[in-house]
Amino acid sequence: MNAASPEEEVLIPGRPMLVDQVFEAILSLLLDDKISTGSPLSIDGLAKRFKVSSTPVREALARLETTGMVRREALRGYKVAPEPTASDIAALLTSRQILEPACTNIAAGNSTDELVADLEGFHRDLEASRRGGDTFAGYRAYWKADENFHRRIVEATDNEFLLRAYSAIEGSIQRFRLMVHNDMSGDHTVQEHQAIIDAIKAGDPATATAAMDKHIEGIRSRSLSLAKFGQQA
Amino acid sequence: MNAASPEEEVLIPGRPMLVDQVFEAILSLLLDDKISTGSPLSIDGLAKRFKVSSTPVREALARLETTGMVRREALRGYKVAPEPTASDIAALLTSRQILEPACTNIAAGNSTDELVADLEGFHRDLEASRRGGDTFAGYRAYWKADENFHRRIVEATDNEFLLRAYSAIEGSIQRFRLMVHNDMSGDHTVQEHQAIIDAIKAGDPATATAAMDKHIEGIRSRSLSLAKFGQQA
DNA sequence: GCCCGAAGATTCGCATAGGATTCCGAAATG
DNA sequence: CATTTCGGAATCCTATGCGAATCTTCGGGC
Repeated sequence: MNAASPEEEVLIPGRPMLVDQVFEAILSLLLDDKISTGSPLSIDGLAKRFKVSSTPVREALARLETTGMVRREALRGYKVAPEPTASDIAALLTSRQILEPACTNIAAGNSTDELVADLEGFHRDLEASRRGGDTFAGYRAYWKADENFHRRIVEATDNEFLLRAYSAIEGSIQRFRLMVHNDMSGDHTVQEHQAIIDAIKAGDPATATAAMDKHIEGIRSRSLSLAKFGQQA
Repeated sequence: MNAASPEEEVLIPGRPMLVDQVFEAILSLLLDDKISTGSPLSIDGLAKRFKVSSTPVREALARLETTGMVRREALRGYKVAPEPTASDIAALLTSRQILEPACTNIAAGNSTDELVADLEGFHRDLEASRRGGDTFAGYRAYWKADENFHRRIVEATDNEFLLRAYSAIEGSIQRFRLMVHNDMSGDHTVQEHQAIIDAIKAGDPATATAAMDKHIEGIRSRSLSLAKFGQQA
């Protein structure tokens, strides 16, 4: 039946271990804003909610802790990270402005047809979700497209460490998307993403870098103009 | 006795939970190179070694996984991350060259007496360990001083996200220090660190940034000149 | 009326136990 | 002799149980 070489028979590289499923499940709860900021994440409560024991829940939370999305207090349990302040937003955008333009620079140098195709695909998703109306599903698709776009550029650097550094703050980026609740009506994002794609497509690192820098600067000004956050601590 | 406000009475923020101790213990094993690259990290084995059960070991390994120092394969256990290739070294230095000069720029803008004092302290540690001879303890002190120096600068940005991004690659930086095994005889590091301190002390971000950039470029050239690694995969 | 203190309930932290899966080596077959 | 198959050992993954710390509630004292 299955001929071929023996090493190709192993086709289940990572079966869905319970701990991985729990990790994804809790991640979805956080990213979809199902749990309000600061509220406690009871280990036993999550275990009962997912119909598993506490062991995989503990392990999943230990991983999530390093993403900054949950915090652990010894003997007191885990909590969802608190509401970000205005200075948190500013700090996050500063870190993005250091990382992402530099990654875009490298990615534009590594530009391939596949990269451009992927980015254009995410860009179409973004536009489509914008027209999808104001449903929650629409918002989710919008965030997901934006997240995919930015992550794909970092992946295109083909640099494990840049990806690791970006991943370390990606969860916070996503959480802040929820707060800022960028009204999708203004299509700044679409225009700015398009400029980035054009420069990458042209294999022009300098222009691509500038475009990403301008994009994040745009996010900063739009976020702070909303100023719906408590002032910095 | 202890008057003051009631909320100041909580003075034991994080007691040494077993999982934290195990985490530190495994981290020490890895950073001191007690375990060779690629070798398996048995959960039960570590549990017996530290005289604890598997539960805290699992949790500690889950945290370590996000640092890139250990890797997990479902149902097959954890392994020490494999030997880095020359291209890995290059990629790591690229990521450092993106992050650290930018952090130095911010840190120089935030320059305080305390920061300068800390950096000078670590600098003295570095010089002292250099004179300590070629013992393993001497190497360890050297690495530790170097690590403290670089981390302190990132902390001085007062930006949680930059610190998080840097922490995500810090383990790899430390592991690569072990491989490169920088002969401490050449005092390039001492000179370059001194230049960084001087610029920060003067509150001169531009010069500080350039000094850090030059430092990492120096690490790159010295590392690659050794070329004791297998060529890139 | 307000603050303090103690008993019960809740939750965390860790140890232990029992499937389930993988790995390793020996025997059997072509 | 090479390849496959099979059985035991080792390991991982998950569930459960128990002691310890924390939080909550309720009653007493100033």
